[in-house]
Amino acid sequence: MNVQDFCATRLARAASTLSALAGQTSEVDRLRAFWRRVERFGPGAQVRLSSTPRSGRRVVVVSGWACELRILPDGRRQIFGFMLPGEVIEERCTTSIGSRGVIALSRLEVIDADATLAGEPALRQLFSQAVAEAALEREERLYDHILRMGRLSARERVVHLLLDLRERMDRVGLVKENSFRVPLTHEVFADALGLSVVHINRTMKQLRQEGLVSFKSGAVTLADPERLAIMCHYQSPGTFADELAPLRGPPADPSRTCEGRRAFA
Amino acid sequence: MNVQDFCATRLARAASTLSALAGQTSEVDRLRAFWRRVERFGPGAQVRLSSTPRSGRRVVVVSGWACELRILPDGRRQIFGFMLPGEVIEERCTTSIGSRGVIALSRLEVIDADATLAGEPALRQLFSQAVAEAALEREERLYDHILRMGRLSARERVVHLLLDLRERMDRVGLVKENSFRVPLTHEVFADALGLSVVHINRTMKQLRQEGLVSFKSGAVTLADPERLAIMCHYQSPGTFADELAPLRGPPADPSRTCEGRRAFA
DNA sequence: CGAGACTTTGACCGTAGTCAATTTATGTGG
DNA sequence: CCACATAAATTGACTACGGTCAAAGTCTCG
Repeated sequence: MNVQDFCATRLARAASTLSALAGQTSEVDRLRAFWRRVERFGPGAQVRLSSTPRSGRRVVVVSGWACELRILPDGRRQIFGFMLPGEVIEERCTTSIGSRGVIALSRLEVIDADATLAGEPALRQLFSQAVAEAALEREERLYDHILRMGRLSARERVVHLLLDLRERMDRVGLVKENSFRVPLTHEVFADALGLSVVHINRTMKQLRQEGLVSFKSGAVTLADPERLAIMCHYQSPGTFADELAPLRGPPADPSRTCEGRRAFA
Repeated sequence: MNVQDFCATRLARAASTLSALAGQTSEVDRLRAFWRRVERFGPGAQVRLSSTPRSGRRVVVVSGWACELRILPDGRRQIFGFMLPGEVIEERCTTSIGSRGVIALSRLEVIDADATLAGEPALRQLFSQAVAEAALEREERLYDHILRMGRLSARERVVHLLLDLRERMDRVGLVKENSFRVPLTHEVFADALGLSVVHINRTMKQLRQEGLVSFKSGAVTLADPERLAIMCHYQSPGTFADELAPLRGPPADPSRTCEGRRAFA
């Protein structure tokens, strides 16, 4: 597959991911004409989207991963989230309050879909709508991330994140036989999950030994996603919970760490 | 001050907080006419905004605090953020994916500003714009919260959160002589910061003994906010960082916990 | 083939969690 | 205004998850 096809395919995937375009392949096919305007970043490069501040550019990841992070003055680093192929990087993430930034984690290719679709108002509108949905998803992921760091153990955090990544890779067809590429070093995992590199290592070793997860040369295989999901309380974004059932009346088993169940009022 | 004035004042505060309405007091004064339609919730009550799903209601907190949280099936609980007087509760927060919910932490009064302003298109638009800004702020706070939980120690987390709350209370004139009411139990702090009740207690005791923070009957006093801010790397939302300076070239002292400084690419 | 980046491991430490009991508010009915 | 019931704050003793340090082993890629 040549670069052109590749990008077109990915933009198509992006589109079908972002909005519910799945059916409208005819539309999507037309994107193939617009594969130009790819921007590339090397691993570790900061992704800057605008020359002029507040231009509000947003861009679709065509290949590679990026992350959004912040670095404290003393060097501690926190990664807030990842941008995978088919997902959107908005300028807001790049330039916002509090010195956050977006950094490429691998070779990264992005397309300025707004510019690319300039002559195509219909597609462009579709895209805008897709971006809006993507923004909601991104926010949803921030909540998940808070939950991970606040209430999950190291094991659970790792598994929870891997399930999240798997799901997102799956959407764009990048999961094959339960296996997908993860261009993240242990250090990146550590900075994302609020753990130390060493402990990430130990945790993954354990998961590996238990046969729950296997890592070979940048690819991760999750043997039994369902079981893993239960084990770390992962809620697939597809799974809508039955309307807050567990909120008032304490529901279930007071087992795990950090003081099981309590009243509230 | 009677209830009517009180609500009007708060809505005014809300408005001036939410958008940059500060100057337009004439506009704001007109809100006094619309103090009705207050909804009340008792401590611990779940705040539901809609009878019909997807109605997209949003509501301004007039007095009291609420929080947004999620409860895991095993009883672990994570609080994602707080809603203070003058801030907005959107339905999205209430009803969204993944069984999140909003719960009142004290006696809570909210006003449906949309409905209240029904006959006032100008104000209503102002309000919508205010809500949009509020949403951005809320998202920004999610990032801060992730940072707290991922990279700050217990001490730092507590201080960081207190500074955040102080700032928000200050905006609506509820800070007097560095002191403000905080209707949160240690348990709530624990669930928000990903710590145990016991450790929250110990941490606060320590801060108290060091004279950094004092607690008396629900009111918190922060002796020296500036110093505290430095100590926990708190960035006031007012403080815009100079464009990501620290991102690539490692900036400063490799001191604190969790593996000081590293390269990245 | 060598340099630098990543991963892995062992030894040891410390922050934060757990359990359980006690003290101190808070609040309610009498 | 007091007694009691309940929720919240504290404290101590002990545990353990996860961090730190340092060294060795692997991988990659020029």
